[in-house]
Amino acid sequence: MIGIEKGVLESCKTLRHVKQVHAQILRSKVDHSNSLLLELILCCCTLPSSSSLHYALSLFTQIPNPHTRFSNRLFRQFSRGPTPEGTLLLYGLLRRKGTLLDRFSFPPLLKAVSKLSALNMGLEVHGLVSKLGFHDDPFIQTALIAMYAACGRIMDARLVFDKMSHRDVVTWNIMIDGYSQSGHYDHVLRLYEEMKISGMELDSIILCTVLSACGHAGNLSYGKAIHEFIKDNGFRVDSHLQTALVNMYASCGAMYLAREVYDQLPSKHLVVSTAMLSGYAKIGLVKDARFIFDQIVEKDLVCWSAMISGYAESDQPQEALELFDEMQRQRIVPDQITMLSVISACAHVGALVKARWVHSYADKNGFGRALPINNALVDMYAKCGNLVRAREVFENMPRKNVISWSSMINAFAIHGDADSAIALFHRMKVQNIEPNAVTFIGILYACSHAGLVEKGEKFFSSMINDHNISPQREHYGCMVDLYCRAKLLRKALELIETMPFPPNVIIWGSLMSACQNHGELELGEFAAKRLLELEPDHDGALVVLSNIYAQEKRWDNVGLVRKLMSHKGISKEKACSRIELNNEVHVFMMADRYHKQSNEIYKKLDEIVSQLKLVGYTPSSSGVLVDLEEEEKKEIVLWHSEKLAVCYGLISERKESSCIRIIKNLRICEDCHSFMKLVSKEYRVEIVMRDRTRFHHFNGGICSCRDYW
DNA sequence: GTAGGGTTAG
Repeated sequence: MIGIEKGVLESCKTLRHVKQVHAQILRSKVDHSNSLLLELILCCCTLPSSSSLHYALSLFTQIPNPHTRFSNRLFRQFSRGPTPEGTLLLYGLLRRKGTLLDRFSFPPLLKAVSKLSALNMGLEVHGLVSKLGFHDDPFIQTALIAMYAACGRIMDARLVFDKMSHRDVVTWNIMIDGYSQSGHYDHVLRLYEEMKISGMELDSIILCTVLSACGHAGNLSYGKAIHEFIKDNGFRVDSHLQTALVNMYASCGAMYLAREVYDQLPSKHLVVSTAMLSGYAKIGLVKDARFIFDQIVEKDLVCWSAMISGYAESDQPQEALELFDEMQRQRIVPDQITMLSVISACAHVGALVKARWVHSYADKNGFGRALPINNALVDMYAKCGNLVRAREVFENMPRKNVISWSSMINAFAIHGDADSAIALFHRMKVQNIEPNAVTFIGILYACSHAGLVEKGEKFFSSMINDHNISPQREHYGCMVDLYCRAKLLRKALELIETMPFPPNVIIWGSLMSACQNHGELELGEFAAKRLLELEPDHDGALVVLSNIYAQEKRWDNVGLVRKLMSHKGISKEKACSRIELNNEVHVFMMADRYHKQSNEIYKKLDEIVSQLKLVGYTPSSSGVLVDLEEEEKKEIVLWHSEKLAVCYGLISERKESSCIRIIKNLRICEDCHSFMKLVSKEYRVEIVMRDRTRFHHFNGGICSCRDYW
């Protein structure tokens, strides 16, 4: 053998190696069969780069009359390897040359199509299968089912499945898994039952598939039944099946049952621990999730991602971002799923500096063109208060879908720019993008926050009549809010009473705050009481109720509510404002003295108040509804956390022309709103403030919300 | 000469 050992080929790990061996073959000038070249090509298909792929194909074309058997081997090698597109390129090559394919060619070809979700190619191949009369071959039929399932065409998969005369347990599993992947969990169970009736023997793989579907569907009782079945029939439970059981219980939120199985495992391997971790995170027990996470010795990307999204989804975005930093330090490379969690965490935090960093990180690491990433970035910039950047990302997107348009419309909406939101909606329609239910939530929100009652009503009916979208509770919520903000409280109540959903906490809350703002005490009391029926410990409702009683001087009732609150340990959510300066986040609570520059901050506050009083500012305590003396109320209002934050912003060094960005957890009060407007004018500074529901841009004495919020 | 199926992040 010309001095080239077989082992040399197997040790070819790079294209360079392959080329060296190829040169050796050519140099040896030994009259040999193509067998060595064939081995070299096969070896080339296992390398991950596209240049190796093309090298393999170019070597292949040098073979004068390749045997179909060899092409089939190449098909298989490519379809199993890291560059399945090689299969399809080879297919094209052979078709152009008119080389015949046999029935052994199709399973690997279809596998490559599945891996690439290349539906059009799959359809073409299916056509060829029929033309060549291979449609009865069970190997090919099974591959076709897998192909259609992978391409999201579950009905077509089922058509092939139904036509089969012989199915084995693998065929059933592929079909059932296809239903599971496409979210048709009812079909999973139906087909599984059918399979049992047909007398097909079950194995542990099929049980894994069905358990996984139970987990996704949250079908605990069916999952339990399968667990019983496994025990009763003495099934051997391997590590996959253990994980599937733990995961099923964990996904259904039954952590005590998941724990039971988990605790019995002799070794807690990575995958099963990740399943436990996600289960805890999902029900909000993030600390338990973190405990498991910390015990995992060799962490992979999936478990890092699970923990990061666990934090992000449990309203602990700061922790999500910190963990992402830690992941960076450990040199774990994120994928798109991780990035989406991170971007969403950033949006929650609202930290613009971090947002910019995450964006450039995503760009640098090759996520910049992905549609879901760009959609998330639009949302992130909007929620971080930078509408300009949100728009920039949106306009530069190579492709946009309905989510992109909806995100941008919502971005304008939360920034109070209803005109732009509506204009964008029309642009979207011109481009033939059909709006969906989420799009309308953005549009209705925009109308509600801008006081556009008639327009809102028009959009609402157009949604139903022109777009055939039946309004969900959220849409009714927006409409109730629209009327509430416009002081049409009776109309709001009427809608609440006639809508086809029972009102929820959010809807009663909307009416309640509006009543408080507009001094409608009687209706406000009614709304607060309805809200408390649904959520007896709702801090906001109790506070409003006690304030309403205080305004009406019904002190006995005030006392009752207060007593109830202290008895149950309920207190009003403490107001807090964050300001981001020079890469640091500073947090202020009301009347906070913790900041190291506290003295200077309060000095600045005094200075600003005297300055603003000269231009007509009088602290207004109307928003402070506790039974204090008038003077005390005025003091309190001056110590609101956002005022402290803005003072800190003013005494700190900021880059020329950069604005002050503040994020507040509650709604901004009337007095702070006038204060911010005046500061923006007198101190020539732009202030962007995110409160509980929206943004206020203060500039030159005016707020973008036009004092309507 | 055949092959195809399983668990974890969203």
